[in-house]
Amino acid sequence: MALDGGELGRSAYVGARVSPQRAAIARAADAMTSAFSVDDLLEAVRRQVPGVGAATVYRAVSAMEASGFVESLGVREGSAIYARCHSGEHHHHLVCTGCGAVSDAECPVAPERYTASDGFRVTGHSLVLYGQCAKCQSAPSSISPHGRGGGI
Amino acid sequence: MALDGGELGRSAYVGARVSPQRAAIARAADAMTSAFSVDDLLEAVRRQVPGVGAATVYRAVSAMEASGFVESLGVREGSAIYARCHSGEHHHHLVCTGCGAVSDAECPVAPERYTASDGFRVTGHSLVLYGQCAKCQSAPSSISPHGRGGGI
DNA sequence: TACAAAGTGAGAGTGATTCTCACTTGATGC
DNA sequence: GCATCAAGTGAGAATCACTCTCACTTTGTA
Ligand SMILES: [Mn+2]
Ligand SMILES: [Mn+2]
Ligand SMILES: [Zn+2]
Ligand SMILES: [Zn+2]
Repeated sequence: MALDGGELGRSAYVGARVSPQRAAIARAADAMTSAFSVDDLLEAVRRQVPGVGAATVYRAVSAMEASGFVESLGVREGSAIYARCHSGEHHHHLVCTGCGAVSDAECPVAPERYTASDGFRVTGHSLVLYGQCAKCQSAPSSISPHGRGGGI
Repeated sequence: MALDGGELGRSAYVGARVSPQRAAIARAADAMTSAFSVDDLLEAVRRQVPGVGAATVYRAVSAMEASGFVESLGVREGSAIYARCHSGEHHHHLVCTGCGAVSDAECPVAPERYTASDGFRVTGHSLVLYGQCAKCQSAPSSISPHGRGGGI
């Protein structure tokens, strides 16, 4: 929320062109408060700019991922899911299994800790933390009442 | 390698029936030294028991995953990949990006470390470590010479 | 303003995974 | 051993997320 329309597009698609469609897609991704699939994003974008093609959103998501604007969180029910990533620093994500809410988390991985084991050299890793957000903990029922309700 | 044929099948399919096909599939999975796709496994199984159906292997892999006999490591080139998991304790995996070799790794995640942040309660997590195994580090070329060569 | 590279959208294509269905078979109790 | 039946099997169809192709637009730059 520190970036206006132009800046946002620029940071979402580093080194690539920013069409009106891509700008809208970046805005929609930026507005997502929880984990989303490409289809979720397509739906949100079309609410603002009808007629945007699905392929365009797939391509834009790849570009945004390459720019670090969004990050892949793996697969949920057959579809890849993503989260808008606000920090440039290396970090990970907490994902609420109730409502899909995402928040940042520090990285607990010390690569050098593993190097010893059997000569393996760790160069990267993938970590996602799952649990319940504050709201979903206080909601007693199985279906979370807040947000759009899309669990993980 | 501490289990004979029968024991192996039993531990691979806890609470489910063990057909000859499933036994062969568990043996093939047990023989995998690196990360494998369902198709890799199907190919290996058919070398021992021709005629095994693809659906059967998909079903067996799901059952083995439910029993903790194999673990999903995510997706590589559009296919889910798995590793045979020998330890019953909670742990993670080091995967060689050169040859696919997998080894066990301690868990560095302390859930309580995150609980504070914003009321989020961490109940689970998914971590995979990537890097180069000792053999692949010493191999200068881009194509690793050892193993079946299937990188990640 | 002119241009070349990059992006767009529709629709076809791909391929991993799942489903269906008629059979077969494993585990259990008698 | 034998009946029983839920569970597993295999072939093929179906699904469906994602990618590709292609004929246009457009963007960013000189
Ligand atoms: Mn983030
Ligand atoms: Mn393991
Ligand atoms: Zn929640
Ligand atoms: Zn290796």
